[in-house]
Amino acid sequence: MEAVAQVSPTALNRIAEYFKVLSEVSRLHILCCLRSGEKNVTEIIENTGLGQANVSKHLKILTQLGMVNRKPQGVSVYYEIADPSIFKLCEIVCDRLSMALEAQSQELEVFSLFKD
Amino acid sequence: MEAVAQVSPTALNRIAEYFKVLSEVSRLHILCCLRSGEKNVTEIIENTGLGQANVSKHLKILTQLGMVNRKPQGVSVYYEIADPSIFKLCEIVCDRLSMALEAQSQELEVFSLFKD
DNA sequence: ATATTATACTACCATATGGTAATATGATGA
DNA sequence: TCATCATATTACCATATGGTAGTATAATAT
Repeated sequence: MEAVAQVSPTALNRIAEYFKVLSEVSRLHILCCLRSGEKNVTEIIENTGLGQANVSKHLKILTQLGMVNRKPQGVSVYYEIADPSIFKLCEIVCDRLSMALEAQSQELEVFSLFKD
Repeated sequence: MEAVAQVSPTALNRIAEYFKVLSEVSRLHILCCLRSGEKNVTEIIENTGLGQANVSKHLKILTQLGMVNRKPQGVSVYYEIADPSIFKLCEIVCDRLSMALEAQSQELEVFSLFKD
């Protein structure tokens, strides 16, 4: 039998690409550090503890996907969150993860009945 | 200056891990095909056109992260969506992407003023 | 018991990607 | 113009990962 083409491959690609940007700890760290307001690259480096080249690389990726805005200002360059829906996404994931953790801890509680 | 540790590294890792699972076209495809209801592996293979070993590999990843449930039933194994919030995430991303596309097409429209 | 069917697992390869050192670019001030 | 500082780019390495062929396992039917 043939594969059923019910989903647009390009749409899936776009979505996957978006999630991929959010699937790296360093990039999430940068986004988190920008949550409190725009910062220049030096500040981001200090805040995250990441290497300069590394931060620059990630900022380029984040900019290209429209998640942050790039704002040159004199000798330095400021970045700001362009897409606040990022945090809505993180919130949903966090909720889900904490629910999973809670369920897990309840299981552990059940297990603890067998102690002593 | 030292890096400011304001974000829990393990929390960021968990979130990144979650997004990483959603950042692959094949896995998104599998999840989409399960949206209409539980399916066994053979059906998933037919539906997505992916290779058997590949599907099996991805289903394991999806199961381990609690996104799908594994239900052996006789000789075959059925999988179902365990975490519907996945689609909420996709919806938000899709909204965002279509907004970006719309903005882009408006730009194009502006450009079209210069044609002829 | 054996054959058959469905699913999972194990190398293995090719590619993609994060991190970093070194260098380039670009703006500002002396 | 030249020195300095901030940011970007390039080249490179090590690792991670998707895909697949081949094999193993497990359940059912004959």
